[in-house]
Amino acid sequence: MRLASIEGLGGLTIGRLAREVDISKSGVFAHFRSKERLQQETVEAARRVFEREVLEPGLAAPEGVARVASLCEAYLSYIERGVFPGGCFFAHLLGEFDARTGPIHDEVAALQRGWVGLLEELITTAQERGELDPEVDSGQLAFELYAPLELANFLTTLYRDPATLERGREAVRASLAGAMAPEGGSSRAGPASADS
Amino acid sequence: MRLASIEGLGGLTIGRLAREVDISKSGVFAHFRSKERLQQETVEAARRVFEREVLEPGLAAPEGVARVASLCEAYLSYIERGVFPGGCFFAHLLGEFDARTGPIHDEVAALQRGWVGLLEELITTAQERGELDPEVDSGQLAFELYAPLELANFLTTLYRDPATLERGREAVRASLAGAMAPEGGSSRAGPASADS
DNA sequence: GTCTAGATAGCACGATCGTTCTATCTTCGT
DNA sequence: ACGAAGATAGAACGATCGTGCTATCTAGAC
Repeated sequence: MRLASIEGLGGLTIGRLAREVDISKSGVFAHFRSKERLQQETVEAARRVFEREVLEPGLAAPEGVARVASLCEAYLSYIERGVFPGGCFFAHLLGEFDARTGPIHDEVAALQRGWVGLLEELITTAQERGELDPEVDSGQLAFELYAPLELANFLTTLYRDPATLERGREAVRASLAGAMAPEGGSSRAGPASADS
Repeated sequence: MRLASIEGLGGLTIGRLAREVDISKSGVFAHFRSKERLQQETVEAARRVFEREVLEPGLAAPEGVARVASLCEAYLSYIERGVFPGGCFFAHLLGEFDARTGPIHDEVAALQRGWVGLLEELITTAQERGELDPEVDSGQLAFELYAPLELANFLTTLYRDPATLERGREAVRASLAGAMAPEGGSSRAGPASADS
């Protein structure tokens, strides 16, 4: 995972991995029985890390807008902590396989849909609780929250400077602030109370 | 360029390129005298395409907020038109080399700084003309405009569905609308006229 | 007409790739 | 004690990689 997060899945070679962990090529090869399986299992392992390091802490916040903000912050923190030395493993995957065809492309697409879908779902819940403006398009807001996370990851990794993460934090804050429900009360608002 | 925009610069191999254009490996090799030069010249050629397809039309709009919006739209249009079959060449480069070291990483970092710097510069000009709120951080706004462009590129390429581009367009619209100068007049406003 | 520069081809080299086959050696169940 | 299962090593294969060397062919300069 560490190797692939820097060099990409294509750079994760059986020989290279063998050299890295200092055993023979055959020793590595025997564990995964093809390069494709090595790639698949690496992606799967990274998925579990992402779950533990981002989804689990991010979803621990109380339901509603707090949970949306918490998930975004969990992602930024995961970049900041350097969980993978090459930045977000899946952002790397996205760049490497977005334009190709094959099972890995499809897997990446499914993972991306899941991530955006989760954001959208949390936003809808926050709208149903009256915390976020029900007029805003939840898919659009999910996109606008995801975008600064992704860019913050790339620029932080590229510049080797975590200062860009603050840009991401501020962008998330601004997008959420702009989507807050118009009335101040925290209890459930009536469905037809919005003007224009 | 077409090959590298899909497979990445690492997939742009002398042998592969020779097969693609149907001449011998030596025939390709003689033009560039090393793989590194092939990579450098490909990046340089893509930079010229980007200039012609994005910067030139984007900067044709009149100075001010119109030019900021125009540059963003020029980028989205460049994705939409499929100038490169694998989406934005430089977004691909960003994902491939952000975590590595070496001359290509440095080149990518310089190109990214130039792009963000251009956005920031146009924003500052729009602020000086009184069209954008001078209170907003121009670097922050540049980040918030760039982020949806980048994500729209990746998701459009990944899903093979240009519908995501509309998410990007809407996000750019919203960010610019949120940064418009508070007073309605188009002429230069006094420096101390803003009420917090 | 001759000469030179450039484009292309063909071949060979050492390195690395994924993969297979055949040992060893350890570990553990019975 | 024995045997099965798994981890590792080593050698070899064909393919591809980047690169060098040596032709051949063509286009233009003089």
